Amino acid sequence: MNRDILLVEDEKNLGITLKDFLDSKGFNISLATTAKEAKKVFERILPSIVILDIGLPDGNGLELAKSFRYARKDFVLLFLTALNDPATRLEGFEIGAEDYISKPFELKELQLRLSNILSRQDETSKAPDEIIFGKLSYYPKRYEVKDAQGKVISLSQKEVGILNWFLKKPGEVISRDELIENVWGQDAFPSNRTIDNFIVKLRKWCETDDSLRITTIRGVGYALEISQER
Amino acid sequence: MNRDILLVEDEKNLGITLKDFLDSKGFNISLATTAKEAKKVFERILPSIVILDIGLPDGNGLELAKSFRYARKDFVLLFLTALNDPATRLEGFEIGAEDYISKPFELKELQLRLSNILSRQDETSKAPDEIIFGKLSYYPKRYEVKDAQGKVISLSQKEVGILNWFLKKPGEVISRDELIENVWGQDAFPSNRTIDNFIVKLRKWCETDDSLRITTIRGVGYALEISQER
DNA sequence: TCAATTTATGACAGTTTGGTGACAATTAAA
DNA sequence: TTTAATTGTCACCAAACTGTCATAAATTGA
Repeated sequence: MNRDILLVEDEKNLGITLKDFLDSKGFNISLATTAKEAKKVFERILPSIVILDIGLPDGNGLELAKSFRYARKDFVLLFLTALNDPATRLEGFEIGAEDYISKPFELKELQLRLSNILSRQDETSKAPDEIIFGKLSYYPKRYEVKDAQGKVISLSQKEVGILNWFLKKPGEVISRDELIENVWGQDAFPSNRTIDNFIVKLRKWCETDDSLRITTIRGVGYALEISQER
Repeated sequence: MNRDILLVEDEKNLGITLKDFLDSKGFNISLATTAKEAKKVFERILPSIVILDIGLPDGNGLELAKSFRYARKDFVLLFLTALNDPATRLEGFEIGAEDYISKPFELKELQLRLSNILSRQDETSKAPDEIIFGKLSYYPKRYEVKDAQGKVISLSQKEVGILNWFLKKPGEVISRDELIENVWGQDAFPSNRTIDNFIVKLRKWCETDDSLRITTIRGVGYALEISQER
């Protein structure tokens, strides 16, 4: 995860002031003054944080936020607004706004929030490099598994998500719904067949090691069993 | 805390569709089609969740919600609405609406949200990892029992349900009807033979340990006896 | 842009659970 | 002891669930 920040602020003076200040505090800020520009920059730098002024001239800030959110989930959205209108705030939260900052605000306050967010993200990215289960090694950060024969298999996003969830609760039965909620998120509803297919894939390389097994509990879910035998 | 849900929806078709679907997913749904009816049902079943269509014909949905909330605080309110009007939503949040679902919505989405809410309220999700009775170990989250010889036996859905119920009241006599109600739910009517069969299965591995016994009380039910002898 | 990969879904076949009736065994009551 | 009711056992079945596959759609990368 990078530490780049996208600042979208149409009022040039304020924008530049903010950028200068935050630059001086060691943040990597890119400034955009229009929605159009913002989109371009967003795609280029893939920021970890987007600070967005709601009252943009060309196109509503909320719309812009939605389009960002549609494109990616893994950034923090921070609204900068003079409005204290609760309804707007509400909409913002639905898109997944982390927080609001109402103008006028202290520069110091903004600085603190930003470094807070970044440190939290660092925290979460402190996943271990290697997880060993059975004879397999799993490298979450590299999206790879080394199977019992030492063959390296690269995993897709969903595969990693599912494997993570199984390893969080080894042995426990996990329902399809639980996977849907935690791997897909709340706005995707894959069919049972979809889940099954991923289970098939997991099984394929899990079961190169016979101390590992993914059991099916009919009508309930699946469990990753790690037996202790030698 | 019970797991009953009150659904208030004036559009009969939609109401029945929803009820049927959620019934089939194992929720206990009561459907009311008018505000008046809803109030009655509310008082009778004391639901844990109320799903409320805002656009009711007789009396505003929000008013109804307020009266519910006035009567009790310990239920989750879920608004079902075509309106995307932030102001209404806001009012809803003030009354303590947990969430909104905007029509049109996915049935699956509703299902997931409900099970989420219930599991948050539910103490049983804090089930222990291991329950020891006699020489046996029971792992509820794994759907497994280790018998007196140390052999691991995996259990089916119903087997787990029944075992849970027996362990909740060790030594007490449990009637077939009690099992049916609590393991099968209110709209399943298995025959006596069905229950017998499950008792047979329980006995099969319970009685690998002779301090455990499932006694039959003719005309009444069964009891799981755990004697303290060595 | 096109190709490759990943994700999603429907059809269909294979399995299992849970359910049932027949009949034997057991218990309680008369 | 006889009888009636209840329970145990068994064989078997159907519905429900899962596995597999072919294929489509979406996303990503070149």
